Amino acid sequence: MTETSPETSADAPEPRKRSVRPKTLARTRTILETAHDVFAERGYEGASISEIARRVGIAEGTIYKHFDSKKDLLGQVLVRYYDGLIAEIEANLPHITGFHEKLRYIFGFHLQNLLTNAGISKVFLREARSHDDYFESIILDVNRRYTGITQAIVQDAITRGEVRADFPVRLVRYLVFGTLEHVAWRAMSGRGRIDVPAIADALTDALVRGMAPPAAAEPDPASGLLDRLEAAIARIEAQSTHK
Amino acid sequence: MTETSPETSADAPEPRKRSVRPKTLARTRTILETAHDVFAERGYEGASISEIARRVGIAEGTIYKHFDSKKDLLGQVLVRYYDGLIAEIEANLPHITGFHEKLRYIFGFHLQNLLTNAGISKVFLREARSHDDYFESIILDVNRRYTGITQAIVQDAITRGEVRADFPVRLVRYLVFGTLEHVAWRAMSGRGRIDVPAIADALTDALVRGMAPPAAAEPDPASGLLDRLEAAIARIEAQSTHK
Amino acid sequence: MTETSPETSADAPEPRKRSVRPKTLARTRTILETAHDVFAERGYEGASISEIARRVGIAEGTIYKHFDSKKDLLGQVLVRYYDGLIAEIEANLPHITGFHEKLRYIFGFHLQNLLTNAGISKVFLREARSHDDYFESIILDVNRRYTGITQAIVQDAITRGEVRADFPVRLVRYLVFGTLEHVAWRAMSGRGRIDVPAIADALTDALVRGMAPPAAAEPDPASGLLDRLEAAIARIEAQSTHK
Amino acid sequence: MTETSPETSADAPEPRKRSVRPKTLARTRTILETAHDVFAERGYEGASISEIARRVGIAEGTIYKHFDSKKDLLGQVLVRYYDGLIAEIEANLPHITGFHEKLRYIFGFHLQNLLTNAGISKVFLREARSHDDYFESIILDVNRRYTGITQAIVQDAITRGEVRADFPVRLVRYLVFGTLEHVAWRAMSGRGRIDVPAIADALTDALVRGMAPPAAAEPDPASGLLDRLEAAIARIEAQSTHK
DNA sequence: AATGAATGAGGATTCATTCAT
DNA sequence: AATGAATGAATCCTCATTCAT
Repeated sequence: MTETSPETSADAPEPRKRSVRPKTLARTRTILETAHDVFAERGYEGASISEIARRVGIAEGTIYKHFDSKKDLLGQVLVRYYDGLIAEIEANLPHITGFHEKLRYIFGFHLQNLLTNAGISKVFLREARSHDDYFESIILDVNRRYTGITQAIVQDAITRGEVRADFPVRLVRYLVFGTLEHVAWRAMSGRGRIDVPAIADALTDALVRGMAPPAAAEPDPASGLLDRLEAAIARIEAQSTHK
Repeated sequence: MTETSPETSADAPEPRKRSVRPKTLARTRTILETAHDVFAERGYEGASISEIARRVGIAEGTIYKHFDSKKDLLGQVLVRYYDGLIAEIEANLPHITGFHEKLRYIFGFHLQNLLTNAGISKVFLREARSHDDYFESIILDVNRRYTGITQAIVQDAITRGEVRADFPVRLVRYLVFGTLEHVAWRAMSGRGRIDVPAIADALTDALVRGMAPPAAAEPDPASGLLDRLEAAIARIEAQSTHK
Repeated sequence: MTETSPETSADAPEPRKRSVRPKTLARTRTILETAHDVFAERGYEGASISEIARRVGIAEGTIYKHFDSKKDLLGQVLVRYYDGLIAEIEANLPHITGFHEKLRYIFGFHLQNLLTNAGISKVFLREARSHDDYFESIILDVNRRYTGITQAIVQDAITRGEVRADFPVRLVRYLVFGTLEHVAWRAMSGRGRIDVPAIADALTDALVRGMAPPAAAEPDPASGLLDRLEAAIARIEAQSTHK
Repeated sequence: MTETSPETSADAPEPRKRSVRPKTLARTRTILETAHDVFAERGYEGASISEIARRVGIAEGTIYKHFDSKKDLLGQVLVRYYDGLIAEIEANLPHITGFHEKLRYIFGFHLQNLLTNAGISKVFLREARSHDDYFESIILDVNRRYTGITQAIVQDAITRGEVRADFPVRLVRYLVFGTLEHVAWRAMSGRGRIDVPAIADALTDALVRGMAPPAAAEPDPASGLLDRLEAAIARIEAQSTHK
């Protein structure tokens, strides 16, 4: 695979046909992996079943023994990809303690994936705006599960008093993922670079403080917050300069 | 037209030939309007020249007397649509007084358009990610003009001391339109409803506070969240550009 | 015109329509001249009526007031062009005395035209092999008239005893024009150069001697002929080297 | 097939895919034969894939499983046709003894093919002047192989002393095939008849004499015409190449 | 005579999908 | 389960030609 797909073997690709024999399963997975690469390289329209079949080394018709259609294939590639991401997050999150650290991990992980797996991410982002109900619903669903983790973290922080109770949890999704998508877009097309840890740090920092309950506020909220932000930026600038 | 396209008749569609005879002009406009609808219904790829011609009641070839290509046609549909939006905004804005109110109007107007004209907006959003040079440049241009109004409002507020002088005006694009896009996304596909006035209010509030000069900052630590985020992104962005 | 078309104004373009008013005639000629250029630049298929009309500065429909069709237009361009060539030859030939000199003039003139007017000549050569009866017959006719002059010169030389009586006159056409066409082809496409006077000299020399009656042969036919040929080649080489 | 295509079944049409199953092969050949006919009847531009498919009785898309494009299809038709001609020549030539007789056979064979297979020959001749890189290279290649046989015959005659050693072998192409093309031209379009044996005899005679060693030259001054022409052209050509 | 808007047939090519073997 | 040959619909664009004004 051209892109680094984290933890791709962790999840079980749902078998489409009655016979769930290991051999069939392996073939299904191979197709899925190859399709992932081709979709990432060429986009949905640009990818062709024949190329996927050729790369796997099977006949075109065989793909239709494993998947219903090209759309189904992309759908499963996407589900599988995000299942992998979610699985990795869920495997790592328990070992991370603290609200701030958890959020920091999510941001860094998401932004890094957007860049490392720019190809499939672009397909995801583009097809999300398609006029096709199937794609829209599947992507909406995947997205909900993916961003749901973040919302859960925030929700949990609220119950523990680390975030003020009236914070509109759903906004996290719009603010963070929407902004990240826009910020990352240029870099995803190979134009410009992004310092992932620096941005993740800065965003986490700002967001955590922004969500903090009033009681936890420091005496001079403006100055302290600004200090930390400045420190974060200073770090970013230092890193950027060295590259 | 299936979608409510605000103020579509106000602007003059650029004539293709030197002869700007009224009859030709009318035909050009009819094609533009019909193409708008078809693109909105089916998306760019899904729309076919033959369907547009059929709906107008002319031959396919005739369309090519008025437009250079399918891409040119969508380009002009988009330009014309956003010209209409801009014209409407510019007609109403003078009658609205106050920085807060002007911003509130923009947000409400944009979000409402995203929902009311979801079809053509999705085409716009999708093709903005198409990596076609032509679309990219035309969309960039339209986008710049459209978001320019908001930037001008902010700029004006800066000169009047209502917004702190160091606010990075260019960020308006990422913050406002990026966030609104995400907020509207689900509803644009007919899934779920959105309380436009409420969201517009909330966003305006947050942004106005975030942009307010330090002196006017409230003790609430959450208030500075947005502008700090912006500042962080602004610095990051500046670095990316220099590379 | 991009190509130098010798004596283009000498002939009368046959009027297609009833009214033969001077103004119409002038317009017809302008169209013919412009069409000549466009065909020469783009070939028959590549030329479009609209471009011709645009260059003339008239409407497309107007061309059809003067010509029946695109084929008719090319046909008349070709006829007119070769009429011009023939007229020029016939105007100059009387002033040239001697069989050898006349032939030399023809060769030089033809080869020069092939190169100077490579564009229209290529159209002529290519369309001569078309699957279209109209073009084939018109080109055949033009060709016959054009090469007929050469045959007449040879025929005349026969009656005056300068060429042996049993020389197959028709061969002149195949040998000379066929060979010239092949030799010139590469240069006509801008690949390689040709020393027109040198080739014309050599060909004339060789042909005249080859056609001479046995009685006129020199004592040692091989040596004398070879001498002259060598001399011709020497001249060619001298010229080529200097360029 | 409408035209007599000599020995068309002798060669193996290059398979497009690695699997060279007999059935596929047969289908490929059928398409090739049908395409040959259609191209011969209508020319390259005039032929349509849909007509070829219809005549074969298959879908248009199927043709693209066997050939890359229309150009590829004509290319292979041409290669296959000339492969057939070459195979037939090479099968018969060994049974013919004597330089004069071999040459006579080539001339008669080529001229006869030009007339019998006028359709495909015209396509060949026309596309050779099309300035399409693909056609130019494939035709150049086919031409080289085809004319190579004649050159080999001459070369062999040189080693046996039947042709003078300094005869520029490459000229065979211009002299023989160029002249034959012109000779056959009118008859190829169904206008006029040609006495193939007579012309073949005359040309063979002239060429054999022209190429004969000096010692064997007759006193007739006309006899040396051809080889002197050739010599002149050869020198000129050599100069052109050096530039 | 001139216009020029409109025509509409025409064609190469792609590719997801099917089905007989 | 696998094959892979065959399908055939679907589409953008060009341009010579017409005809109402």
